[in-house]
Amino acid sequence: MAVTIKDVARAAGVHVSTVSRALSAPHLVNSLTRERVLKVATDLGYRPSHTARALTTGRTHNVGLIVADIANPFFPPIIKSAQARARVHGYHVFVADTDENPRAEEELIHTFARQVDGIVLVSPRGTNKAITRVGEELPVVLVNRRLARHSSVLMDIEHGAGRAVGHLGDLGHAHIAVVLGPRGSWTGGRIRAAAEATAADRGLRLDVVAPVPPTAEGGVAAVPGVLDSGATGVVAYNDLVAIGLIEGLAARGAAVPADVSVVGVDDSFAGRLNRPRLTTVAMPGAAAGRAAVDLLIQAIEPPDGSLTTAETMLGTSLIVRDSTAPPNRRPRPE
Amino acid sequence: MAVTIKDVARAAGVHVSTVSRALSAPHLVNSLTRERVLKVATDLGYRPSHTARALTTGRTHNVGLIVADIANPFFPPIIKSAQARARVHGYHVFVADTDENPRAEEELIHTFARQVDGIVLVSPRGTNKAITRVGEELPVVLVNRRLARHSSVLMDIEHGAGRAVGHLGDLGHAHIAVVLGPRGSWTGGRIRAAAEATAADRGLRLDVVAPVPPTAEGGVAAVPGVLDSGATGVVAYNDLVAIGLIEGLAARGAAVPADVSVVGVDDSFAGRLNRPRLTTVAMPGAAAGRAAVDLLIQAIEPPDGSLTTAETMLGTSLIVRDSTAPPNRRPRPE
DNA sequence: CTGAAAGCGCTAACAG
DNA sequence: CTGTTAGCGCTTTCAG
Repeated sequence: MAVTIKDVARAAGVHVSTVSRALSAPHLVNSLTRERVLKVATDLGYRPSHTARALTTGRTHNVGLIVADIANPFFPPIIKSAQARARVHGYHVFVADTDENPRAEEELIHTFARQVDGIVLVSPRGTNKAITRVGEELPVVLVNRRLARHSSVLMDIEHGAGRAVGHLGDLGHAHIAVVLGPRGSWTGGRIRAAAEATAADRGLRLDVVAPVPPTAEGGVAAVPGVLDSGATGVVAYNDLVAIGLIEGLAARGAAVPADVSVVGVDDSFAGRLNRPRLTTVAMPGAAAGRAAVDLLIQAIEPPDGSLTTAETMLGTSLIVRDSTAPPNRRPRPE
Repeated sequence: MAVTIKDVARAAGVHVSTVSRALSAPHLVNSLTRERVLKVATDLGYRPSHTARALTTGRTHNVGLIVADIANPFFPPIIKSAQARARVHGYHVFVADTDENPRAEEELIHTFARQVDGIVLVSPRGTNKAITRVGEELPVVLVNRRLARHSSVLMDIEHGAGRAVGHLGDLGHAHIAVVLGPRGSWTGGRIRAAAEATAADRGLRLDVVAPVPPTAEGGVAAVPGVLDSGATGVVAYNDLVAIGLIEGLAARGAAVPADVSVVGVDDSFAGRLNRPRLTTVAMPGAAAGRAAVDLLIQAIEPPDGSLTTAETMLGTSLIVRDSTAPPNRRPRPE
């Protein structure tokens, strides 16, 4: 086995508790003994057992990060920043993927529950009840979902989606469609609400095509609905859906942006690479990962015993690129 | 606190050790008592403490996964599959990102060391010595690097890179450049070796441009070197570098594939989305994640006490798309 | 087959 | 300021 606190104690000629203090409460120990202990510890290559410490203190210094799909480009920036941020707080991150499956989400939460100090749920698909239930056992921070008595990090998608519809309106589109992702997605609901509000405000016609999977395939699947609606401008659930949509539209003879304008959501690099380069609503993924971890750790280690739940709202913006243009005067193909 | 084994024991009218057995060694317990205990346990909502179990058994049932850059599209498929695979084995995965920094890698390995049963290192940048050192403390599986006394999962990049150079040669390119990523990258070395071998074999001239960061910016940075070399066909370290290269070449008036042909490596969806769509060497990321976890768990739980190190070699293939074409007869711009 | 007891490595009162 | 003494929740001998 590895070298333990006991070995250090023996080698330094002190009791284990002194070693423990020297390590985790330095001010409670004579500076000379402390230095001696510390030196012995490093000489021996002592590394504290995270596990033993967790057992006594009840703090694992681990957090769970649950996302829908690691391979969806929306998530990696969040994972990356969350993990980096956790590290500076002295925490490690378990990452798990639910494959867009609400049941997997619940199960995962439960396996995590006993071995983390808190959980970050990104774009959760689970029911409020399920989330509330874990919320009673340990701190949970939600990203892109609001729920009573829980901290959350929100991206101001309403603003972004409103801007997207406004942009389409400015271009001259009078009939707009929104393609929504999975049923029950909080973000989807926000996009829809904002789109409807802006459309009503400007006297634009708005149709909803939903639900489709939040993937490029989902975008392809939405093509008939979009074409049938007769809309000339589309706001898609995310960049992947937008990309699939553009591809599917092309296959049906409708060019983007000549015949139909498409706006994505995320500003993942997928959208930047796509041709036409995607007009999209930029979502602050990296900032969200950081903010979520900060909120979670604040909930785990309340600075002054206060158990407040906080909300961080992050801004979004519209990035206009090449997938949007004024509507075509000519009748649409087919 | 949560319900413990003690609570279950009391409620079931047996000793804690019996509960423990009923849970983790069912065959050692009378089937009637076992069922009673199990029922009480579920009724009480008992969940074993991962931490306590880890302390006694010395197994955390956690593994670490260290990658260079979570946001680099090469990694997410690996993370996703590794994490899923670990779960079916009853393990959880810590994911950490070194930001392409060898020192961060070493530090991370050390913080992980005491709280995981093993580590998967993907495309490690660290020194052999550093890796060997941890390898003495706990099982380490390497992805895309070979090191004595360690299991590893290799992608047959030699084959892929050879095919890439061969493809360029078939197209009629007589002068080829390879753009390599970070110094010390194992994969980079393999690409170079394979490219040199194939070039020699076919009597092609080969130049090396290196090192550059393994990012799109790195690709842009490689443009002068490529242009100076006079090569008409380029094999890039990865898709991101290829994409940056194409962009940078365009900015200097060299069109791809009209003036220069470019081959990427990875087959990330970045390459599929890029225009021109990237000709690339497909790297089996998902399969590698799975294989690495399998090898690691095999090392953690040797089936028969044998401490063998194994090697899994995964195939690669060349995917020809639109970024390669026969060389231009006209002199190159500038 | 089941109970008793020891102990994993560490922290946290409590004395002194 | 430092040593003693209990555990944290669980597994694992060792008896019976």
